[in-house]
Amino acid sequence: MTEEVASRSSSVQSVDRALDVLEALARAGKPVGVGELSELTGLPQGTAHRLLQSLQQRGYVRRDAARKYSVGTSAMRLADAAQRSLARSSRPFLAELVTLSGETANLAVLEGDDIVYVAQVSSPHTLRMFAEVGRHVPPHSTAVGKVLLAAMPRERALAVLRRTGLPARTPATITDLDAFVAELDLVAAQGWAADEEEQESGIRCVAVPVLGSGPPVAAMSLSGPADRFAGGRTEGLVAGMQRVAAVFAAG
Amino acid sequence: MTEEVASRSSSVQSVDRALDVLEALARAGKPVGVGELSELTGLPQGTAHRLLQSLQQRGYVRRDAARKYSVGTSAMRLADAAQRSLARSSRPFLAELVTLSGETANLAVLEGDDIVYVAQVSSPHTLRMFAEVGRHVPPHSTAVGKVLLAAMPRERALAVLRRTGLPARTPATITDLDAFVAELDLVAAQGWAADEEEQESGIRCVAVPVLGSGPPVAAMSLSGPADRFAGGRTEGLVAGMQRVAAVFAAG
DNA sequence: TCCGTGATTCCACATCGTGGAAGATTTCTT
DNA sequence: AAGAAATCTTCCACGATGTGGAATCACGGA
Repeated sequence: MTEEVASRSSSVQSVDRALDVLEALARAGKPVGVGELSELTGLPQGTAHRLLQSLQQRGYVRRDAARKYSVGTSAMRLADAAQRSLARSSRPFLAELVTLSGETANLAVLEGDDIVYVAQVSSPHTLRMFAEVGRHVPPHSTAVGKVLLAAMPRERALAVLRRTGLPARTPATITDLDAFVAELDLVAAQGWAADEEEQESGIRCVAVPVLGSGPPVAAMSLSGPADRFAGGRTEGLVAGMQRVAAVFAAG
Repeated sequence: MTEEVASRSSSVQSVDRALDVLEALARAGKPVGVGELSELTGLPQGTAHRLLQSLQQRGYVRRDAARKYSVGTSAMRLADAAQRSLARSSRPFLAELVTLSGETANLAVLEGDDIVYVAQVSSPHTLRMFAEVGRHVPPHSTAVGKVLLAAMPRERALAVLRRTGLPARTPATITDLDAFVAELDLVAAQGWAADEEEQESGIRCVAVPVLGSGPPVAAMSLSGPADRFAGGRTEGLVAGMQRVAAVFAAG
């Protein structure tokens, strides 16, 4: 009866299915009933129902008055831990990037509609930080933001941009939506993004996604003064960054 | 061999245990090895290891170079969905609070160190909103922030306050740490919090936690002009708010 | 290099989850 | 309102799936 083989090594069936359920709910983006969920996941209704029960008891799933289910708040507690752990465990890799480049390395995630810097290792010869850990910035003016927006379904990226707008942070900030969408296409195609003094004058930035299972939730960046951090160096750095990001993602 | 009986109704054992594993990792706050995790959860090592494998394959758990495990980034994707769902499904309840009070109702969560308003239903006779949805504000100057800080382990609340500081938003903002800790004690004891023009002059606010399984991650508040929204009304409102919050939490 | 600690794998067993189908609800129709 | 349709929930005998004690293996320290 096993239609799909677990891609590799062992995995506990019911756990895997419970995660399928959660992810289906997350993807649906609206409350769904047992029947619909059973179709979305390919699970028999009875099974889907039982898994929902288990998840609901722990607060990972909510059931509304119409008996439709959606992702519950317990997930938020886990996300908090995930973010801390991400910040902690990325530091050695960020440090490696600093060694590689001599510039400041950051790890950022998209939280709601903002980019949040969760970790940073600063360059030895940086006098001033341009973004502190914990800082929230709009996604369109940063390299990490471009990387994460480019990786999500275009429709969702546009929804984010609609909410945040494209405020100018510097004269170089891309404030035209069509131009920005073109930029996203470029970023999606090449797999990395640049920020050419678009967030802060005199600061350049390059970012790559941290690719794990599913769409990326984090991106690594290097940033430094525009005069030092210029042109030709970029290509070489990107390769190194992708390597480090891949090793980090692989764990 | 069943030492603990599931408090009520059915639940899938391996799913329950997988959630135990995730929550233990979240609680630990640092990477832990299989052995330690097995102690934390009471699961045999082999079992703990197998569950970790399943979770890791899906990105809900990370394994670092030292084979220590922590919560993975997939949890963040779920949290995003959870927040949207929370915003959506709370609206009817917020509306009920508006009907009950005539004032503006909000739902807020703690995201990182900030309070974020995720949903709002505004009072019919409000000319101006004092907090828009999506807005980030420091926790110490809001009723919702007090409620959520009061509910977390005091040590963690203090860590948050250390990072955010206690900046004055108005002359009434509590800027003294000892005074604020006393306020948290009060809030924890009475189960609700007030904001007496501490976030914005002329605006009062009352908040109650949304209690689900585990510590609350969200709080509901009512806010309005200080002159209209005063003194004696508070007690009556709090009871109603707690009722609505309980119904909402119960699903 | 040689231990010791702790992570991983193994496998016979039986527990636990499974899913089809029956039984309740709720919701839509007439 | 009453019936019908759709959907959710519960049930239970079966056996596939997960279990966990013990053996093996990998790492890191001395």
